[in-house]
Amino acid sequence: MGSNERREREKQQVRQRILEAARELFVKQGYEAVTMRQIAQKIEYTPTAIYFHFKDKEELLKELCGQDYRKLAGVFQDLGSVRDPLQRLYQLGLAYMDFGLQFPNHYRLMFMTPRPHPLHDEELVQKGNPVEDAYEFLRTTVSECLIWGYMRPEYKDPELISQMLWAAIHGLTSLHIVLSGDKWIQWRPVRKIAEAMLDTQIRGLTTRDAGAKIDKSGVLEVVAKSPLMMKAATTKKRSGTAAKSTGKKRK
Amino acid sequence: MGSNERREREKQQVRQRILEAARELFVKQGYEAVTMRQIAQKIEYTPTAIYFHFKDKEELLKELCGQDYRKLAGVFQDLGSVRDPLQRLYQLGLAYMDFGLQFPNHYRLMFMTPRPHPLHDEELVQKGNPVEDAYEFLRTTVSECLIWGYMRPEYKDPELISQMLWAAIHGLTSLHIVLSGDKWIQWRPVRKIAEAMLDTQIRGLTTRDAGAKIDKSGVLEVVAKSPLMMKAATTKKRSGTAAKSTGKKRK
DNA sequence: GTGTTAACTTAACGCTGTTAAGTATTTGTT
DNA sequence: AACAAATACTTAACAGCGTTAAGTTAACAC
Repeated sequence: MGSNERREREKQQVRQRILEAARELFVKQGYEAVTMRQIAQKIEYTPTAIYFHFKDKEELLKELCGQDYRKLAGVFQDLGSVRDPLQRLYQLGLAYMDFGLQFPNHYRLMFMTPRPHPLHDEELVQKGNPVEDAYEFLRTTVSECLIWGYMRPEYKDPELISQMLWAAIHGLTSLHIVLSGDKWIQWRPVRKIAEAMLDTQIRGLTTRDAGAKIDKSGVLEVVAKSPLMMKAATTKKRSGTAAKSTGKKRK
Repeated sequence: MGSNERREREKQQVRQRILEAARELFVKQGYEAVTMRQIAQKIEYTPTAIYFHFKDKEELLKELCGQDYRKLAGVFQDLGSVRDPLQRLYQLGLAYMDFGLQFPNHYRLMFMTPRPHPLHDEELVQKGNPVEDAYEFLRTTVSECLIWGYMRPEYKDPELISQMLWAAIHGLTSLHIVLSGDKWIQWRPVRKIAEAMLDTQIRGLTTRDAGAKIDKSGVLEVVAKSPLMMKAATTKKRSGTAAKSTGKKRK
């Protein structure tokens, strides 16, 4: 009776080996190109053995996606420690793109595949959907930027700003997943494009007093000049010049 | 001997019927889900008959994409009449998105379907590729913006700027094609997001002297303040102040 | 009329995801 | 210890896929 545990343990071990093999192959060749027989061969089992652990090929991908969803949520969670919302916004964009390029197949399934069956079936709906969580994290950050007074007065709707920023970085990510091999376009380093994009968007969004610039180490340095910005600027570099502000107000 | 023409004509007719059937099915079910046997059945031929007209399944997709690329290039061509490059850039973005949202399935085939093998092999290389054409139109416009002195000095690479702008508007377009029905996100009107995005990007890209703003009628109004901007501002509104330009040169 | 070519069809190959049925091995019950 | 049941697989096979080799039929050239 007692060795049920060992049986279960061994089963989970095989299950894990299947997932690892599948992940490695999916990442290398893409979901469609990978065959069940390939996966089976890699773990030295028969193809049918996989079906004892997973319903079908798609469930393999779903399980792996679930892992990555949680991973993305984790990455976002870590960015919670970045105090300054504008800096956080920037890091958020880079982290999102990194995630997409690291797991292009999972990213494809998440955001590039028109779903016949809506994005969330039933189970995932209830217990805090990760996609929604990630979006909410973005929206919260944008809202904070508004509260901190970073944004130009014509930008008021955090939802619209969030969607705009998400769309932009998603575009770069997805375009590179699909067309990065296209030799007709002399692609610039995707990281450079992302940095330019975030830089441009943030400059376009923020007031002139709160210009944002990236220094060489890749850290966003928020240059705050208006009185409202004072506490904002003192997150990382506690600069002595902060108190010197003239307190000028626009309009 | 004379009826060779008719033979050729009939062949092209069948070829066209294959393409139409393939397009309809690709659009409805997506490239991977469509089988050669389905296409054949639709035109009441044997699956093998298709292979007399096309090398393989992928060539079907390539041909259809080519058609759409040319269509997009046509839309872009019409924008050649807009003199001011900054204004043209803005209109370009909106036209691109409109095209994508009007023909979402075509757009999917063009920019959202991961290609098994790189986009263009050899034949399409020679006769001015349409994707390249559309992209080149964008790049040319960006280059003109640089020449006209619109851009901030830190932006110098038209390739990078073009890729950034393309990615951003593509992201909005593709995200809406895939997720506009998602109830988890309270989508703002996509046109509003596009306008905000272009507005933001252009403001972030340009010098303070050449701020760009959109008036209520949706027409981009270039606000030129620096001497260099004088002629730029006179595209639609022929203002009498144009001749006053001092003709100062930058750098 | 004969031979050639064009435009197909029939049949088949090797591959795919998946399943039904069989086989040991381990487990729980008597 | 004996026996049934469940577990964790394997073997064999199915239907369907993209694609090809070989055969067929009709239209053409001479």
